[in-house]
Amino acid sequence: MNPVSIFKCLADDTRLRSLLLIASEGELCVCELMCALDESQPKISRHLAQLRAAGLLHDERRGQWVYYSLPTDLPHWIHEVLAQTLDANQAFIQPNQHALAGMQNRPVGSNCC
Amino acid sequence: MNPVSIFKCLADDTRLRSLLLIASEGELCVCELMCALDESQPKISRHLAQLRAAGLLHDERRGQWVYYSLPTDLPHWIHEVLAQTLDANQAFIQPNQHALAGMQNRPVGSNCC
DNA sequence: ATCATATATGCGAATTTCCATATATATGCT
DNA sequence: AGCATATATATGGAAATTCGCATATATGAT
Repeated sequence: MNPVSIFKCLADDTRLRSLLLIASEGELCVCELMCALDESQPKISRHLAQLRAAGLLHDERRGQWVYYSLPTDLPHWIHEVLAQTLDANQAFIQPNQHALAGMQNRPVGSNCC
Repeated sequence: MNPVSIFKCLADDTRLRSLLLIASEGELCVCELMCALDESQPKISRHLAQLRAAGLLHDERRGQWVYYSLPTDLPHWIHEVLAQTLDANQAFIQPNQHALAGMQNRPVGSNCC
């Protein structure tokens, strides 16, 4: 898990937005990310698979949905990098956060009672 | 200066090692980086040019040598990312730091009186 | 002026990355 | 079993990245 491979994961628009959204929301499923990023299902899924393979995401199936979240054992420095990036780039992900907030038929479990 | 383009800069072995070494040493010239990374001159120079174009490095010619350092106006979050990465990945750049320390005919100016 | 050293850049080839489309798998419902 | 929804993967091709080599530029010394 060398730093270059980590940064390669962050060096793509779809992957960085997905990671930052997940970091900010706690966990998200594929269909929520599709809506938040307005991207195709295979595209989202493949990038998430890449992040999971690199150890940057944890996946958990709950019924029909697969939820992605940051692994609890994510190295501290990576967590810090994500937090700093999120903090300093609000304008970058705000549109995606808004699209997510306005999503219809959002599966329950994440942020519902 | 969006975060994806910043991470693209960090997502290459030569560029990341150069940046971390410069962050740790203060400033370095091209020939010092050639020695520290054991890479060709055009390769080093091209990557440094890319980092400069992205605003991640400042260059200053002093005589025959061109010294590269972090810009004083580097955004805080980027500085933090570099610091965290450097801190948590000692084993990654240690070989390069050692090669640099053992360099013969090192130009004066950086770390000499 | 000539030469040596240090650095930058032009260019084509090789490699890597990314995407769109099609298809496969898994779960839940009737 | 059959169907709908959610997710994953295979494949071929387009686009971007990287590299090696040659060459150009800049400085300093003789």
